[in-house]
Amino acid sequence: MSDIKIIQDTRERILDVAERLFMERGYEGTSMRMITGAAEVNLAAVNYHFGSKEALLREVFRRRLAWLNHERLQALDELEGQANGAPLKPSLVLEAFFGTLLRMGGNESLGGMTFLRLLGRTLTEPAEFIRTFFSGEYAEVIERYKLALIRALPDVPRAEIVWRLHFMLGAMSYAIAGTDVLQVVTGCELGDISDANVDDKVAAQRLADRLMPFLLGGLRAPLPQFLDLSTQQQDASPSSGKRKTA
Amino acid sequence: MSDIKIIQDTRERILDVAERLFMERGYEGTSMRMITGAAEVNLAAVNYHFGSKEALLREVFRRRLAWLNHERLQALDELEGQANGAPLKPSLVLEAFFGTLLRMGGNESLGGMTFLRLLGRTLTEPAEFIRTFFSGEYAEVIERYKLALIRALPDVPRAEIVWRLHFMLGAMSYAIAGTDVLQVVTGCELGDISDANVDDKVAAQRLADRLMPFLLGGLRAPLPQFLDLSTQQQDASPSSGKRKTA
DNA sequence: GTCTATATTCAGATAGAC
DNA sequence: GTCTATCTGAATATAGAC
Repeated sequence: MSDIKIIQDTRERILDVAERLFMERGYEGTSMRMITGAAEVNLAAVNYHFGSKEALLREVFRRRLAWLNHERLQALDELEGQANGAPLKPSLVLEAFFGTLLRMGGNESLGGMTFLRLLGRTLTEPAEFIRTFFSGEYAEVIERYKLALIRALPDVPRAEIVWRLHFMLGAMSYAIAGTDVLQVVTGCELGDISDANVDDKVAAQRLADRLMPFLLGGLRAPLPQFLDLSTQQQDASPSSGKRKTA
Repeated sequence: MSDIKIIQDTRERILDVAERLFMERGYEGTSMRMITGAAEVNLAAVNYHFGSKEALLREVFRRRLAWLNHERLQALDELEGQANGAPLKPSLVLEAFFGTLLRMGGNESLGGMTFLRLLGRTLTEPAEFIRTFFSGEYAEVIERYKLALIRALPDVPRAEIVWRLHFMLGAMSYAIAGTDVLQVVTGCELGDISDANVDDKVAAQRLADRLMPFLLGGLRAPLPQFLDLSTQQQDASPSSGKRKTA
């Protein structure tokens, strides 16, 4: 066993353990001692390999987001290539964006559900350096998908699409993070996804099957009638709602 | 000025400042010294008035959730009274549940947008005592609304309704908390709600106008076709989707 | 690369005077 | 009720031997 092997083992072991602990206890709630203890490495190893706890968190995400960003951009490239300049169907855009992420949840070597939960939860961490980091990591992909959605829904105002993109990100993040949070809060069992005996692949697929229709329904809902605050008309079939253009 | 007045001032000032700081920096990211410093009270005052930092957080929420829970139950009682035993329209159930919360955001004396953001953000805090606390505070209200939705959507399987309730809670929480988080992450401006010059009342109303149609669209989306994983059919009119009953 | 030992800072909490 | 002063523990980070 060469020295190189051992180095990588230590680095990887720290990243794997940190990923899990940050998911379970949050960034501030996880100490270096917990990480090095669980990873069975020396306390000083984190600072040697990563420089600081902040840098460790960034690296935990970087190794996963590199794949995710690339995959998401490639998926969109392929769709746009096939469409030959025509606007894409909203469902295909959502499938490329959210489906790609959810497939990570079914792949252990990409972090599985642990990483998905970590991602969903960390997006709400208030620490400044975390927001700055995500801002940089996400910018390009979000911009590309935002433009694709604007083209896909030409009769929906830009601002409304941006809002709904936020709503969708929220629903997804909670759906993922909430797998072991919201159940406690709401007292509602979700079955499958919370069952430790069901592997990540099945859980991720079930989540995708349930989440995608919800997101698409929300994205394509009739626009708000700002002058008529009664919401009763929205009980009519969604497809019967007229899209306002302003 | 009586002693009683001073006591209450101190207590209230601590609660107000803690509410804001927990919102801005999270529970673990806020120290007692930050709170007492900003509230201009002595460090020992928190432990004197509340007993511990954990108890302080619980009290910050209790004073707001007491009103919210009561209002939500009353709104549902009224709807069910008017309906005379008939199932409620989904839009009315959502309006009672989410509209009540969003109206808090427009009322400074109920915490305004600060409390709404705190609530949305705190639901994802991983600390055990926080989950336990919310579980107890939310149980009754969630159960009532869950049953109302199950009656309101008789052709949607129970499990699906529970999932979609989670999705809606997530979309709402992020929409609120994300007011100053997701904008940074996505780099997308949301206008109104992020403009410090727009008061809470306007921001809360605009958020409600945009969020409610999205939630209703998601709640009423066609059910997933578990045996057919192609999602393209979902571009068809939502009302044309068949509801599976199992 | 890994380890021990430690520097430094900061956290929550409390004792006891006023 | 409020204050000062302090206890106790834990946090991140690093210096320096191996």
